Amino acid sequence: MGRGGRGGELPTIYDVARAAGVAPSTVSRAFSRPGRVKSETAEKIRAVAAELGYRTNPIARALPTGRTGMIAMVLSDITNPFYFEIIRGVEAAAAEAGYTLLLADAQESVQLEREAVDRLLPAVEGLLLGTSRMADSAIRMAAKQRPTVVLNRGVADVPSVVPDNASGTRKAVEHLHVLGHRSITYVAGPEASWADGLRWRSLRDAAHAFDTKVRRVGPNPPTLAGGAAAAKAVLEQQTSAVVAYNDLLAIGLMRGLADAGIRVPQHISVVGYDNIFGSDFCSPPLTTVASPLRVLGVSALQYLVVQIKGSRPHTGEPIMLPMQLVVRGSTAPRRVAYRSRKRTSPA
Amino acid sequence: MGRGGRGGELPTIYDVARAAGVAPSTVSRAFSRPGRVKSETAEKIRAVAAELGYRTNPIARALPTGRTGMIAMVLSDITNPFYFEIIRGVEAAAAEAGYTLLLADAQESVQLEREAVDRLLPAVEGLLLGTSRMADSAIRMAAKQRPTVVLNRGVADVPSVVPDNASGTRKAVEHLHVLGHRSITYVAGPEASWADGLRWRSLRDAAHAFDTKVRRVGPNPPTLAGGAAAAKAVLEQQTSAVVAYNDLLAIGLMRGLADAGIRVPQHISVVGYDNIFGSDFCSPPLTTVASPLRVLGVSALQYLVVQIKGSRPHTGEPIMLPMQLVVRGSTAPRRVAYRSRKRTSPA
DNA sequence: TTGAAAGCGCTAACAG
DNA sequence: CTGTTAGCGCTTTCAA
Repeated sequence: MGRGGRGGELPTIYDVARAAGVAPSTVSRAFSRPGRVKSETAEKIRAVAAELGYRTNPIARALPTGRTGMIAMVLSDITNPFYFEIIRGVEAAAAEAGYTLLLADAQESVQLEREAVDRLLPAVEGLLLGTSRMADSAIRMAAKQRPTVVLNRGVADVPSVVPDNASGTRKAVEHLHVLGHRSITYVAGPEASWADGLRWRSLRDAAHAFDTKVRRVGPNPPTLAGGAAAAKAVLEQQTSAVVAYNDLLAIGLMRGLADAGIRVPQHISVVGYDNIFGSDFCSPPLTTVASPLRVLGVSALQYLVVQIKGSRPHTGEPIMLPMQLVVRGSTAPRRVAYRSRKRTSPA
Repeated sequence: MGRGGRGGELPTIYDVARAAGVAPSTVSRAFSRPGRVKSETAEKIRAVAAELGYRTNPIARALPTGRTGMIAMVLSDITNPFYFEIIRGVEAAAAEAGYTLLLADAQESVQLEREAVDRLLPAVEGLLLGTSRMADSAIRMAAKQRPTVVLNRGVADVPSVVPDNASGTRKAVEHLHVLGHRSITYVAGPEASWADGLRWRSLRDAAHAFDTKVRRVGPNPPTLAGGAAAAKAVLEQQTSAVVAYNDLLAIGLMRGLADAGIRVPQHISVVGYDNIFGSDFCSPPLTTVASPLRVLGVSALQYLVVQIKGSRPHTGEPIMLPMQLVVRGSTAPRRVAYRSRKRTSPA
């Protein structure tokens, strides 16, 4: 029993009470929420507590109050660099708001995701779902138990935060159009992906507006390997411009193309999505429709905290965050046709 | 009071007890630790519980037992891609062992790190410190309260897991030696870094063994920008080979060199450490002394769990994990001198 | 094996 | 503002 831990027995509220010569509840009050009482007694108690090294036990506090001070983030696949920056944002915002972040990885398994959610739910005050693979109904179920925010996916009746793919995609198409490209191949992501569907539709719409042809290659796993493997199919399309479902796929594709002797951007222009870590130092640096990754994380968490604090979730439209086109070395004006030329560095 | 959550009131042990017509303690037993009782009653209880959607409340369980099922990982800087793969390993191993991971970021601040540790300690069964910036004494303090494992740093009397920098460095020096390099410039990391000191000493030792000169440039912040900024100092050294404190620094350095018109590896060979995400697709792909990142995470966590389960920490030597030299495009045989030549792609 | 009872550390009514 | 008194949901003796 008691507070485990070899040797380091942490003092309790009772120890402090005894040392300070007051009742336990008084000690409790000296550490309680609103503005922390500031009588002399309270001051003295805090002094005594500090001396004894007392720290209020979050577990014990959580039992009567339900306030665990913890928020769970469940990710479809923690492996995806897309999350790196998002996690940072969430963590920072959580710390800022006084919450501790619980992290769980579903490894792309709906089964594991459900288990993680079920297991974590009773321990947390809020739930953040990153690119969840669960059914909408399952997500709504969870949202009924605890305040929930979904990241990067829209779910009816559940608050969500997503990048504004439609307008981002439009910027990419416009950019390619200006460079002279009149046909675009979309290298699709995973079939089940909500974002993939959205990006594809946005691309079609935007292309239509710019009088550009679109074709689609895929689905592909959204990984470097998936991109490399897609190179062959892309080449069969004889396109001059490619938009890939995400940066990982785009970077992999560029490698695949390089291996096939095709040069980016001289022969084919490539655009990715998200602006993940590394997309600026891959070769060539990738032009990409940047997701505001950090902001995405921060916003999602803040939105969640607002709900925890009691606001009824405004479950109307998802919160949309603007995407920005970051132009780098992987896009260039269209050439009439592939042709072999003396190789020069892209400079 | 009670279990917060709009609508979704979770059933308690009492609800199950009533529904099953048994005493609460009996229900508790049906869900308790060792091999989960298997009488008929227990079976029936579990059935009833399942039907009611009962889940044992980890918080409530933790209070009397101290078993929270949580492990905290505090990182000096979650921003560093060095951790990406480590976090994955830790998360996976934690899930495997039935623990939930708590993540906190210290943002390189000793102050924040202490606070995070203090705050998390009472809520977790074990503590994982990633490249801690705290004083040894503070770490030992924490280790006295809860089982603790330190990652990537050695601390007397506290179990730790580190990559075997000495032998890894030797491999790098040997590689450069074989390529004809007889002098190496070390681009140092942050001054306070334990790993930096170790790598520098290892490099000196290895260089001595291979009859190679070493010089040192720095300290530098271990970032892309830091690397780019170090390019100038490196060029003043007129070296043919550089070993950088880590990959981030190395990649940044390569960009800085490229901007100065120096080509890697034709003019200067560059070696990094760690093999982080991106070091294979930067340009040129980086030769690096690879840390077994994932394994590092997995090992650290397993080691921690072993301690939690009761083994006395064998605080002798740190657990050393082998590093491997990954040879890629950033190292090449030494040329006699820089010279301007027709530019060709590295192939 | 089961039921009864006490208690983990803290909070939240109540009175005083 | 302070002390008193019940619990939060679960585990764990102790008898039966």
